[in-house]
Order: sequence, then C-alpha cells, then structure tokens
Amino acid sequence: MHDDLSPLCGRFLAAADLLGRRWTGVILRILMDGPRRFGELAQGIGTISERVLSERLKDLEAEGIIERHVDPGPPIRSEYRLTQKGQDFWKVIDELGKWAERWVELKPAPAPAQAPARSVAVKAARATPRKRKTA
Amino acid sequence: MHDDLSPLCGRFLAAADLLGRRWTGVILRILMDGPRRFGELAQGIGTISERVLSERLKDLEAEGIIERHVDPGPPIRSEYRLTQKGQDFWKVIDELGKWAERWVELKPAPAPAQAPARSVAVKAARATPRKRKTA
DNA sequence: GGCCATCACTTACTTTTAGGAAGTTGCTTG
DNA sequence: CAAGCAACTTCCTAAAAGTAAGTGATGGCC
Repeated sequence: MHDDLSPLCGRFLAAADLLGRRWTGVILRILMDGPRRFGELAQGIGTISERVLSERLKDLEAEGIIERHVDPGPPIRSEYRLTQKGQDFWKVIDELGKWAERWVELKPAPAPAQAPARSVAVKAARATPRKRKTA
Repeated sequence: MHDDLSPLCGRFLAAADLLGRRWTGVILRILMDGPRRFGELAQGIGTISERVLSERLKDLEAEGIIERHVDPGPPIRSEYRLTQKGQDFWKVIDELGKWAERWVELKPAPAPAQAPARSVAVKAARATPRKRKTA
C-alpha cells in the first residue's frame, strides 16, 4: 500500500475536522489567489450564505489560517488573506484540485456500461441542500 | 502567488463538497492503509456515530471512491476498500497529514486524568460537538 | 433449545450546523 | 434627506450529525 502516510493522530483529526466543514476548502482555494474581500468571496463562491461565510471566516481567523485587515479609508473595507499557515495549505488544495480534474465528471455519464467511475456529478455547483433525500 | 493551481471550477467544488462532509477525510485516511470492516472503521475513528459512518460509506460508494465487499463466510462480514479513484486520493490525504504535522498543535488536552488502560468500549466520552460555544 | 453476544446496520428522536432573507451600522452620493 | 453600498448580524427554518435503542443473521455455551 502506501508507505509514508502520516499516522492517524489528533493532528490529522483536527485538520480533517477543519476541512470537514462546508465551504472551508473553497474559501481557502479562492484566497490562494490573493487577498479577497467579504463580498468577493461571497460572489466567488456564489452559493454560500453570508451567515456561513462570516462564520467560516471567523473560524479560519481563530485558527490562525487567515487574517482580517480592515481598511478604514472611508469606504470601510475588510480584506482576508492567508497567513503562512494558510499559505502552506496550498498543496492540499492543489492536490484536491488535481484529483478533481482527473476524477470528477461534470456530466453524469448516462449509461456507462463498463465505465469505471460514476463520479460526483456537479451537484455542488448549486445551492444544493446537498442531497434531497426524503427518506 | 501560486502559479499552477487548478481553476476554481465545478469539479473543484464537487470535490470540496465531498471532503466538506464531516468524517470523510478520516475514513479515507484509514482506508489508505488497507481494507477495513465497518466495526474497524468505527473503532478507528472513535467518535463517529454508526449512523453517520453508514451514511458516509454509502456516499463514498455511490461516488465510486470505495467498494463494499460482503464476505458471507458464516460470520457475515463486510469490508470496504478504495477503488482506483479512491487510491488516487492518497496525495490529498498525505498533504493534509503533512500540513497537520507542521501546523496543528494538540492544545486542548482534556485528558480525564490518565486512565490506566481502560482502552476501548469507553463510550462515556461524548462525541465532540465540534464546539460548545455558549455565545 | 434457550440465552447471551457479535456484526453490521436501521430507526426514532434530539442537537447542531447550514441556508434564506431581512435588518443594522457607517459612510457616500444624488 | 432618501438611496445605496459593504460587511456583517439576527431571526427563523431546513438539513446534517449525534445518541441511543432496535433488528436480523449467525455462533457459542451449558
């Protein structure tokens, strides 16, 4: 199997828990391109609610992954940017992006008689309730 | 900044949405070490509820990331293992682990004294409510 | 054969988190 | 002074996760 995986310890659990909150990965991905303001993030993600964006930003700031800079030059604007800890996350985001490019199909193959993967049809692009199972 | 990040497209959103569900990363991390049974995963994670583990496993199977093999050899046992798509997720998990090693501090040591070796089956400890903010 | 135990899940019910949208604050523009 | 941003909050509802108890197919033991 794989030889040098980090052990499953508390550290990993904490990191997975962080990324396990909805939108965290996407926010980080956007900030990898440079500082962004609240509204830009909201627009960039498109389907996140402002309530949650605000919450996530606070979480990330509390973790020391991003920093908030308020520019009071009259039109008060705040800007979020990655700290070194956040910058360092880029490889995770990059690998996730590569995996997505390789494996995520944007269109659910109708009848893959022998196709290997069924793939995650881009349902994430909508403000999806993630799954609408009435069961 | 970083030069070759994959663009923020639907594929990335879908992948981030997948990892954005609690426990997904941890389950994948454990399966990277080889096939595991339901109970082993439950124990390995420790604080996941069986209800959610079952759900997550179904999700992952539906995405074609893991496969479920039922071994009916009398003591009926099921085993979960990664598909190629799942194996390929290795680098993401690995980078996440490395980042965690570098940046995550195990600060809140809520060690209830130092229990001798009560080890397993101690369900007494409630699963982390992720944050118990009274504010 | 009756009884308890294990494994792999379900079901029923509760708490936490996320989504939708309107409201707030501070300042600018018409 | 009404209107409009930007950046958040607040309120209320809808999903997701947590907790515990139950189910069904063995298998052991006495």
